[in-house]
Amino acid sequence: MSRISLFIVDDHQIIIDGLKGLFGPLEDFIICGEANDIESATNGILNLKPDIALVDIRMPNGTEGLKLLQWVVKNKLDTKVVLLSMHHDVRLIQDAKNWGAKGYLLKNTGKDELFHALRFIVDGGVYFYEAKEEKQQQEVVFTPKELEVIRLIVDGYSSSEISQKLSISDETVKVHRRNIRNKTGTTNTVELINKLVELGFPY
Amino acid sequence: MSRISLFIVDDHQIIIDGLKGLFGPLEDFIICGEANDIESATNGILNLKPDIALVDIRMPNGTEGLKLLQWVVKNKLDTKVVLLSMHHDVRLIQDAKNWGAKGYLLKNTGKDELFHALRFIVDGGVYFYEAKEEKQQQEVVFTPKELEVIRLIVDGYSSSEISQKLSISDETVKVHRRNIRNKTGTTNTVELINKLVELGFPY
DNA sequence: AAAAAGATACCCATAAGTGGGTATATATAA
DNA sequence: TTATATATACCCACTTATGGGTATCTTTTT
Repeated sequence: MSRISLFIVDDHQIIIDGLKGLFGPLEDFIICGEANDIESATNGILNLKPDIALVDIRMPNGTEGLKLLQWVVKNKLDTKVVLLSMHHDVRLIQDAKNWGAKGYLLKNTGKDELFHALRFIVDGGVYFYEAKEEKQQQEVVFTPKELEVIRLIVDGYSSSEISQKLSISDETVKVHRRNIRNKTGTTNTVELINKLVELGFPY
Repeated sequence: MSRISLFIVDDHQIIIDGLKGLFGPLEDFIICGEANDIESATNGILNLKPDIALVDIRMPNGTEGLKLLQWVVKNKLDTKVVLLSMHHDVRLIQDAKNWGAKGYLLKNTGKDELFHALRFIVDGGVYFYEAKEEKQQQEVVFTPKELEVIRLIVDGYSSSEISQKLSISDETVKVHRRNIRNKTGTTNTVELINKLVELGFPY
């Protein structure tokens, strides 16, 4: 099997150089190109057809890394996009997944984990960073009434509809919803649903 | 293996008698009890511990079948609840699933399908009626912009947040959302998300 | 060239959701 | 017995969503 070709996109040259140093000694990787901005990146990726594009998700004008990802997806290129970020941003990760990114890694990821992730992705896997603390501190416990409300929320019922089904005031339903949001650390219904899925909620 | 014990709950005695006639000739089923209302049903189920409770979902006071289901679930009984209904009601089916029902069958289901479903459920399966017409008439096609909006909706972004990300007016985002709802036949965001899942939307 | 589809952006009105507060009653746990 | 948790229901203010309309512009199709 030939070497895994990487294309690096980052507006900080220091990051690119650092990655070069990391991958240099490795036999099974080769950095085939680099770019500091979207335009250069699109050209480079079109011409070099790398196996993987390692893209900084945050560049000068907002989350341009996502735009590059979208460009790759829209043009149906074979290059797998792996995003690099400084922070663990749940929404950005979700965005990346939705757009078909193959990975999301923190810039302070250890080099061994980085190598492992990229090899895994080339083999057809996906590799998304998930904060481990969250998984542990998550022990959301709902009250029986909250569970009844949740089961109706996820079906798409409004608060007034729920209040009728449960024979309580819609104001009370709102209180339950507020408490449920607070317990789950979410701010709207869609986030709540995503959180419930994440929690493996059996609905 | 012993016979499968059934408990039938329906406010129409004619239905109960009809089911008795259906199951009478079968060797592997036995109707161990029946009830015309919730109170009798709870008593009967507690005492007889049937394998399956066949429950009419609509009884005089609204969807009492669901209440009986909830009672069974809350009391952690081993009896599997299968709901019978006259109509294909997506929301009721969803409710039933959320509450842990093992099946949802139409009253005009053929007897062979009914037997098959119950045996399947006793073996640990679930059996929910799904209108087949819908699956075929569903060929929802989204425009590229609508897809971008959808990908952000399912992450929990508001219209104004989406408008910023896409660099368009929030009024335009609202139009896209309206068109998306109309295309999918949904009336709010949660219903939309459920529909997208149903459509196997890759997000 | 004319029609259709897509994207844009505004108008209106109403419904629903969100975030905060207080308050009461009941049951359960310390 | 005194807290604590749960459920109930209201208050307020603000934001967001929903359902309908019209309109313009561009691109694609007929």
